[in-house]
Amino acid sequence: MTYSEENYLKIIYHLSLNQAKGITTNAIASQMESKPSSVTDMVQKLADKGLVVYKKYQGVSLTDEGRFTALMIVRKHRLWEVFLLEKLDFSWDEVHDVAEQLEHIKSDKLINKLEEFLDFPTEDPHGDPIPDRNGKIAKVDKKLLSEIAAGKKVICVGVKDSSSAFLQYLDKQQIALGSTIEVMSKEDFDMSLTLKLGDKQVTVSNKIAANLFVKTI
Amino acid sequence: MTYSEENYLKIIYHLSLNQAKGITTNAIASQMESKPSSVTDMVQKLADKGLVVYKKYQGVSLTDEGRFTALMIVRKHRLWEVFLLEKLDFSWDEVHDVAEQLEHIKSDKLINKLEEFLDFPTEDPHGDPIPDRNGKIAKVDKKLLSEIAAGKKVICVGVKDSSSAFLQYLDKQQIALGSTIEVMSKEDFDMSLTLKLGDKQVTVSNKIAANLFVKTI
DNA sequence: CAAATTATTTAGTCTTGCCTAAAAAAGTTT
DNA sequence: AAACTTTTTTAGGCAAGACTAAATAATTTG
Repeated sequence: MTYSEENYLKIIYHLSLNQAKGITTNAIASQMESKPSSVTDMVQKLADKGLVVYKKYQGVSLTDEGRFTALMIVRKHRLWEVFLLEKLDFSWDEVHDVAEQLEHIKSDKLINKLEEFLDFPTEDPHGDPIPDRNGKIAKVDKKLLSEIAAGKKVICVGVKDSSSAFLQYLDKQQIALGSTIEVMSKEDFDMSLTLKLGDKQVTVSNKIAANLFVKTI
Repeated sequence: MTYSEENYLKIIYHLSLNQAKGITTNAIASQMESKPSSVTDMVQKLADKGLVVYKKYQGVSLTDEGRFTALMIVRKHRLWEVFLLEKLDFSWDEVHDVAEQLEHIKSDKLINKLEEFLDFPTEDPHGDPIPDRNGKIAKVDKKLLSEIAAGKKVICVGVKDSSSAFLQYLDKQQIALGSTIEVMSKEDFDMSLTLKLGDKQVTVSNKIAANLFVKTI
């Protein structure tokens, strides 16, 4: 299992959480910051190895083996994040790049001992669940932003609509995965929401809110 | 700096310690478990980058920049070894393979925070000194046990061969870093040594003695 | 010192993982 | 449904890092 193959599996896993159907090569390419044609190549290799199911023009999905492999990478990533934050005093924004490297270290003993050293944490510092050594992972209850009551604080955990128009809109509003959003008020007339994003205040339509997954803090 | 380039620099550094002249492509190839022709290629690339000095048929030596880079890799390797042993309860024959991977993680902050977390250790579990963040490394005056005269008392400070076979042998004989060893007698015929270890008496072959570094008390 | 041997480099190939450009399929319009 | 647009795949190429086989330099030996 190469570094690159692991990254593909991880990205396919994450995309699968928000979109149960076949994951398109385009979606993978934009996450990988590479090109769809490169993805087609790799996805065929992963299919040959039995890690994904792939049919031309139909997108990709993980096999049980592929999902398990992906979960082990997620497990490593999140445990290292806990380590960096709790033991080495990293701040949140510094953690990701390093965990991204550490997740590829191959040693079952290492990761199991690390888990023990950290006292078997069940969530990473974002509140995302950490898979156990058998690949079991707690379900996160994510909701649509449109279902959140005024006054609540939530974290953005995904999108329902992954069109580039929508994603570009989110970029423009500086809403990203992990962003903290406070729902200031809800307009009864059109169900639009006024949000607090950092120190900015933004109003978004119900259509926007109905396509953004969040979890309560 | 790729994974592979880092490995070359590290190996050239280690070979340079025992052989001050140009390091041959052959010597590097056997350490890398690859072929001399592959080494020639890579060594030319490293020379182009100013990390080594290379003249055809004359072997290789590190530039200041190359040596510094190598020392930073050695630093990471040895700090991770300390972490694995002290915090994750690895035994000293298990640490090497994992440290071999961890030494390539790129983050100055990570390694400096790790050093602090470990309380600024000066030696790794094999008794080798840990370079500081400026590339300064302590000189150890260590001798091989095989060079010690009968009657002398010494302390174990490191190993030359760090294969797990050898390390496990040492564990079995209860020889560890810091162990006091008294050379009781030396057999002229095969140069084997009879040692006093605590209150035990053990006979070891010359091959064992020639792979154990000690310092005189 | 010349011949034989050994060490080292060069030349050409392979695999991995990526790319661009072109072709083909799918999806959308009119 | 034909024409157009978008998405996805195919084809062909490139760089890194390794390899084998052949050539060449260095070293050892008779």
